[in-house]
Amino acid sequence: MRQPVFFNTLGRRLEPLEPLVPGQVRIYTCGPTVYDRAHIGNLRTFLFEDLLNRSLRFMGYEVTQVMNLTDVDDRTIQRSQDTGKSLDEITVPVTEAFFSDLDALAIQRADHYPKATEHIAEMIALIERLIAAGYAYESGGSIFFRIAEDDDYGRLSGFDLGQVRQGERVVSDNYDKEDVRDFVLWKAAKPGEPSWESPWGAGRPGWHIECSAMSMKYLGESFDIHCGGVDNIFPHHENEIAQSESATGKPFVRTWIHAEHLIVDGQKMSKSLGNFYTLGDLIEQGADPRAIRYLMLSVHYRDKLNFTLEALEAANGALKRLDEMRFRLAHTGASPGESRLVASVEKMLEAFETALAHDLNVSESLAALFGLVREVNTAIDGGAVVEGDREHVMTALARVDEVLGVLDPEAWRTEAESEGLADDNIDALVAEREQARADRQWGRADEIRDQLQGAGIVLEDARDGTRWKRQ
RNA sequence: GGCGACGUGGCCAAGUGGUAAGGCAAGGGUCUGCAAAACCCUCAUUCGCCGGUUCGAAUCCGGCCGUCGCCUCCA
Repeated sequence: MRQPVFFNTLGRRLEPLEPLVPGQVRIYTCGPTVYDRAHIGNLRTFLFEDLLNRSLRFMGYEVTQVMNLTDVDDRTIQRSQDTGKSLDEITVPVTEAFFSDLDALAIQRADHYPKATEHIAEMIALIERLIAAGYAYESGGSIFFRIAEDDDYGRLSGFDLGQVRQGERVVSDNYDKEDVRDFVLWKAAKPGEPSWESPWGAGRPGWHIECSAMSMKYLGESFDIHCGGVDNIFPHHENEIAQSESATGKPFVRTWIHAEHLIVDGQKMSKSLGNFYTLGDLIEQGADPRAIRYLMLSVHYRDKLNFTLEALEAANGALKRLDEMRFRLAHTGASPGESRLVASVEKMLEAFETALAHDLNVSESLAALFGLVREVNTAIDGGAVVEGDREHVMTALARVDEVLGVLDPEAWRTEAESEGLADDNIDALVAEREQARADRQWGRADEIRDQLQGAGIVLEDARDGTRWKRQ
């Protein structure tokens, strides 16, 4: 089993993965706040996590992934009050849309999607442990974490809170805290807000405690990897560490991996700039989700991803090249003889995995793949494809697609695209045109070609006959 | 003010000490009844700038310039 290295935010360096249980990796990934549809920036992070899971499985690890659904927070409550809808009326449809976005991008499902509102008891229990140990205190019905008690607070983000500028957001926080740096674990209910009963009266959990409680419930008090967007490093993940380790006295997470943000046309995505997109927006504008997946996968997760129309076009072009190779290989004849491709395929697989194991260097994995594409193409042109080569290459493509999830065009074909002429009819027309060409009936041949083109069928007249493809 | 990231060909993007992967675009060629599609080839003496270390640096160190992120509930 390959031992990958990842960039651990805690320590800021590459480290080999050493799962607490050999061969098994437990991962917690911060999920969406389901008050509104996910934007493509959110999806980039989820796609990175999909890549991480798939890569680990590719290398032979057993992966357990948990992703929380934050279904109560300030924004959700605000939305509820603005619209007069209940929390559920807001979060249920958004959650459905979230899963449909995951499906559209071929993101594999996590093992658990715990909802905050269904784990209030676990959160209360964790808060009680913190109070009992002196790490938390009650004030006005709310509970706060006492940062002064946590001597290694700040080691993930590198922030020394004594040096941190005390911004307006802190000052304007109206809760009565011992220390402005303290963060809230439990919020006393305000009139009209949704609330749950607790030993301290009605209230609701703070955001940070949610992730600590749910990750521990499903993955244990110590686990291997915790992911999220870079913006979560401080304060969210810093606070998770503080709460969790103060409560359990054990190391919380061994490896923290954070995904950089996506920007659009060189600028931070924001509604005021008009460059704020959901997946649905892009699909409406004609973007292919398959190309979106390819594009987001092809840029390293720790680099900012500049999402542009041009980049999406390049992704389309790259996919086309891959499709063509597969298409040509499927239609080429094989002759008996010694295969030259077997060694190339093995080399590609080896390079592909090595690159992934090095902090998910997909660019390099893809380079290995394209190296094989050229060799296969050259073999096809030279008539050097032998028996068994096709299966060998196809098997290897299926293998790397366990990670990439973009190589099989059939898997991405929508119903609309599958409609139209049936394959048999197309085959018959192509055969008729072949006959017309043999008879030098150019008029009839071109007529058929135009007819098929009108139906979205492209013909390729190659040396060993005509082949066709859709679109 | 504090902490951090990044700057490689027209665009995107690998490469963290040994002499610049890959994709898109572009140019040339091949195939073809004509086309189309496709394939093949070519395409950075150079890695923001200036110094330094080294036999050797895009890679390490120092400085400068530029872009960007976080700094209490934004993936």
